[in-house]
Amino acid sequence: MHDHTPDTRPATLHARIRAEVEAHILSGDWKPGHRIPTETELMLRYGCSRMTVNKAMASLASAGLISRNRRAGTTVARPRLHSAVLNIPDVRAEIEARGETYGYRALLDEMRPPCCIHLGAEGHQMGRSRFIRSVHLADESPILVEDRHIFLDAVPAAADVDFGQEPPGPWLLGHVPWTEAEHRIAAIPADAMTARALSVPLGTACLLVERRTWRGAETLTIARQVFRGEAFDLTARFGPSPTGG
Amino acid sequence: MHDHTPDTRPATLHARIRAEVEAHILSGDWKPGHRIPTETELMLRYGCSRMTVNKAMASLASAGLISRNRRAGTTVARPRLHSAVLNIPDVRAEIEARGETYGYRALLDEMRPPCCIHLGAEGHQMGRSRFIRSVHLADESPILVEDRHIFLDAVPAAADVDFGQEPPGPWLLGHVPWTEAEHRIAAIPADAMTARALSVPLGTACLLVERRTWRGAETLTIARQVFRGEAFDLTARFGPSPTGG
DNA sequence: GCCGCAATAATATCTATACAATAAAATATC
DNA sequence: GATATTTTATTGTATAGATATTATTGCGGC
Repeated sequence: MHDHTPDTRPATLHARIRAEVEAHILSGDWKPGHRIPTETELMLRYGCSRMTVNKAMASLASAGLISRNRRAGTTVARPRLHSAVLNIPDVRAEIEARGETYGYRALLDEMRPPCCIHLGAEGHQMGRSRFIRSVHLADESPILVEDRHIFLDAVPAAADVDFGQEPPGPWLLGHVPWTEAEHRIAAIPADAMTARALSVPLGTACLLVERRTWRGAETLTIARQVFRGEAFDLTARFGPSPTGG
Repeated sequence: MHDHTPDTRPATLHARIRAEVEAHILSGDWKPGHRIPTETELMLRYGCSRMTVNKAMASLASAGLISRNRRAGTTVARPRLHSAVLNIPDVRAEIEARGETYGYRALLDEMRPPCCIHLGAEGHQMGRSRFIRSVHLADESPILVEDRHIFLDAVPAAADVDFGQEPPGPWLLGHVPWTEAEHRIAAIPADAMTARALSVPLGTACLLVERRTWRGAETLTIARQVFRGEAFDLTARFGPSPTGG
């Protein structure tokens, strides 16, 4: 009789070794600080070469599950820093996934001379920028108002794009390589402009996402997105090994 | 004459190969879809073995920067999914980092029979739990009110801990291994209980973080944290290769 | 006891090679 | 021309070594 149990075990040897060590750790069997068998021991146990064991362990180390030191050996890592992979999805995809029709409307689109941008409590001196204020709609009702600065010194191509039809976010993601970004997430009451743009009463709780993107030391763009509070939330789902090795 | 330029290049060969390919991608020199030299070509160019090149490329692939296919070769990956590593720091550390004194006060601590927990819009049938409502304070002023359920079937040790002094979050992180978690982040107006606990007017914009943690299929704990809107925000800072390979 | 030095145990990297898996391209067949 | 088959280019996995690096351990001398 055939064995129809779905074979969930990894197909390759190094993946299997990795999975088995990982299982010991996640089950609590091997607690933080626990000394893991040396590469030589595992090599003998699995009857494979040391390189294969090394590949498995290197992957666990890069996932932060174990900590490796020459001579001192390998131990289960101390509780890892509490971090999540936050998916900030394409607003359009998110809306369409809910079966609603996506809409986009640009409210303002202007060139701004070098000026001081306010971000949080601080002001920053920045170069010439294109400023676009837009609303994203789900079934004709506003979900999100976005203020975006694109710095033309860093992204000259953005000067010629028609952001009347296409939102700047996806265009930037698709055309401009970046090296670093920072998000700030907070809850704010709707101010007059926001309340009008989102058709909500003044003071309504809204979710603010401020995003700043760099290439090297150069700021590419700053986006300030205000979501209608009850209409949107961000979710982050994550396991102990974000990359999977 | 000695060369005192700080050698920032990676010390090992595979790290150097990785860094150089990565630089081509991040600089925009090699755009998405660009065909990257084959392992054999790189092996000749760097005068090393194919395994060394392979290690570099495998690391870039696992970071999502390139996409590899047998026979078809390696190409620069399409704009990666827009995800960030969100650090949801220790509330205590965060408060103390701002130079304020941290305080914790438990408001409620009771055993709950198996019941239906409401999370978002849905209800979930869950086992016996310990329920703790607490407030975290910065300089005596409330910052965060937390409702936490700990499911004793999954975490029996939690029955005997004194959560009157020690907040449940850090205890759980330090004692209970988990495999998966999910966050939901939203902005909500303060309801009556929250307004009282946080000493803010009814309807004040607050940041809600709902966190659910599993080990395997078993729910370990559910936390519902409401932050005083203007007092706290989450930040996420990230680059293109979260793990660094 | 304290310092320096050698021995040692562990990981880290690298090489050269072999074979497997896969998907594209080329070729043969109808 | 359409379909099946073979070839081939490319990555994926694994092996068995070699050498480098590094933190610990133990020892000798003072």
